[in-house]
Parts: sequence; C-alpha cells; structure tokens
Amino acid sequence: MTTTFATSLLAWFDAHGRHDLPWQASLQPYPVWVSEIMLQQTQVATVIPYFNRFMARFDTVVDLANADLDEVLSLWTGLGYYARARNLHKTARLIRDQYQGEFPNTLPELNALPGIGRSTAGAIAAICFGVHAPILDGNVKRVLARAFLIDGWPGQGETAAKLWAQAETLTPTLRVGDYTQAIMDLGATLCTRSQPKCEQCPVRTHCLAYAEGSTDAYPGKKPKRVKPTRKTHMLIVKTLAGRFRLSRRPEQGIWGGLYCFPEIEEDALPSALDSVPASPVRLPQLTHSFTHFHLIIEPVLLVVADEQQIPSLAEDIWITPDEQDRYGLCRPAQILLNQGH
DNA sequence: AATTCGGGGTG
DNA sequence: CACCCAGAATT
Repeated sequence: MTTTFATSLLAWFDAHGRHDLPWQASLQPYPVWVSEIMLQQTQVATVIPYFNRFMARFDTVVDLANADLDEVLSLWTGLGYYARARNLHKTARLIRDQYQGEFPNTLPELNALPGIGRSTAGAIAAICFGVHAPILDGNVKRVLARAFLIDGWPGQGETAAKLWAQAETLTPTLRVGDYTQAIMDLGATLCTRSQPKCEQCPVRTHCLAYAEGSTDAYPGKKPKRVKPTRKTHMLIVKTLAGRFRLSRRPEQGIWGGLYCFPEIEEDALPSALDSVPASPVRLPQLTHSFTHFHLIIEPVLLVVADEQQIPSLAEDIWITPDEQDRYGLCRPAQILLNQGH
C-alpha cells in the first residue's frame, strides 16, 4: 500500500465527509460533549433536533450546571437512556465546582466524569484537544471488524480487546480530531451494516473483508440465546350444552390469576384421561411464545353430558364462548375457545 | 463478563 | 418482527 489507512480516510473526509452537523460548527468541548452523550446508541438524525433545542436553552456548561435536573430531563424526553441526562447534569456541576467551568483536557480526567466512558473520552480528547486517543463506537467496530477480519461479537471481551488494539494502532498523531470524525462518518455513510457502498470506500484497498467478499459476516452478531421449547397439554372439557370448564391459575407464574384450560403434563395425561367418562379427542397443537421460551400446547377435547360428570374445584368456572369477555382469559384459552370445538 | 437502559430506524 | 444504533454503569 502506498498510502496509510488514516491518510486515505482523511482525504475522503475532506472531500466527501459531513462537515455541517450542528456540533461541528465549533470544536469547543461543551457542544462536542453534549453531542457525544446524545449520540450514544442514538442515530444522528434523531439527535439533531434534541441537540439544537438543548444548546438553545443552555449556552454554556455553567448554564447547564445552574439549571434544575427536571428541566434537563424535560429536554431529554423521547431520547431514551435517561441516565445520560442525569450524568450530563452531574458532570456539568462537577466541571463548574471542581474545574472552574473549564473542561479537563486529559483522557483519564475525562474518563472519570459521569457518563463519559473510554470511547467518549477518546472522542472529546481527540476532537477538542488533539490528544492521540482512539475511539470505539458502533461505527468504528464495524469498519475495523471488516477491514481486519476481526470475528466474534464485539460485546464479548476478547473481541472488544482486539478492536481496541486495532483502533489504537490506526489512530494517527496528525489530524487526530479529523480522523476521529472521519472514521465515524465512514461507518455511518458508507460502511453501513447492510449494503455497504464499498465502491465508494476510500479504504477498500485496506479492507480484507472487501477482498474476500465477506463484509456481511462482520461484525459478528450477538449470539441469540435459543429459547427453550416446552410442551404441555390443555384439557378442554365441554358439556353437551356447549359450556366449557376453565380454571383460575395461581397468582405466581405465567398467566398469573388468569383463567385457562387446566394444564396436564405429558406423564400425567393417561391417568387423567383414564378416570373420565368420555373419549378424548386430540386437537391440532398450537404454539405460544414468551420472551424466554416457546410453549407447544396440545389440546385434548373431552365432551361430557353435564358438569357433574367431572370433579371440579372451587375456583373453576363453566362458561359459553360468548361469556369470555367477563373474565380474564389467557391467550391460548381465548384461541381455543374461539375455534368452535 | 453479562445485563440493563429506551426510543427509533430499517430490512 | 429482529436487529442495531456516535456506550456506560451496574451486578
């Protein structure tokens, strides 16, 4: 390679990068800091109106420090991650009271402030003070994972360590602030998660994933925990008159306090059906998904002459389908009741 | 080292 | 709907 990664990137940034974002008007620490906090896990287009309102209300870090937390939070409403706003206010007061209203200009001091972690400290240090410090946000993770084939999920410690090391290696001493904005810009506009615009990329000659056509595989995805699948039976007892038996579930556990067809475990099914004066009919199974597992329900229909033929508990109810709105029914009970069996 | 915090954009 | 976004603090 005749040019370095940073040199190629900076040339592209000068010609094609974004230079007109609201927080780029000056390189003062106060607006850069506010923007960096707002941009944590939040996209640029979402942040812009919030940033403009915020800066219009609080001119300086001391103005922010003198404001009530409630007002700060009110300007944050809708942006999410409200701990960011609390930490922003806390840090403003720290800077007013312990730094005479002037931001510290070293990496450790910035990193020690509430809401400023390693990456945000690096960004402020580099952009505002020209400190040779790397950053590692979502954009940089994606660019570096692709360019250097760093596999694994960035949320995992080992993968993150490799990414930080590569970020450190690439960060230049010259124009470190521009480089910092440039690599984020690259990730946001060209090296996007899906359908990256590699043909326009200034560092594609440095990109190993581009060379082997594997950009889609990087960065590694968060391992999605496989939801376990449980199986159960539900006993649907129906009288000739068309009334169904529902049982009230215990307060604890899923569908707490709601009415449902009683559940029977696989093992207990034969004996449960044995003592019943009717022939069971297996109905088509249905699945219900929770946040942490899937439930496969195999309904068993039992038609009896009248309610006396089945032992009943005090909390059981007998209803016709058109009466279901009077009670709190779990979702599968609603579905089964409306299938018209 | 893994979870939590949140609203919004996107395929 | 699942996944991700200019991450940091907490457990």
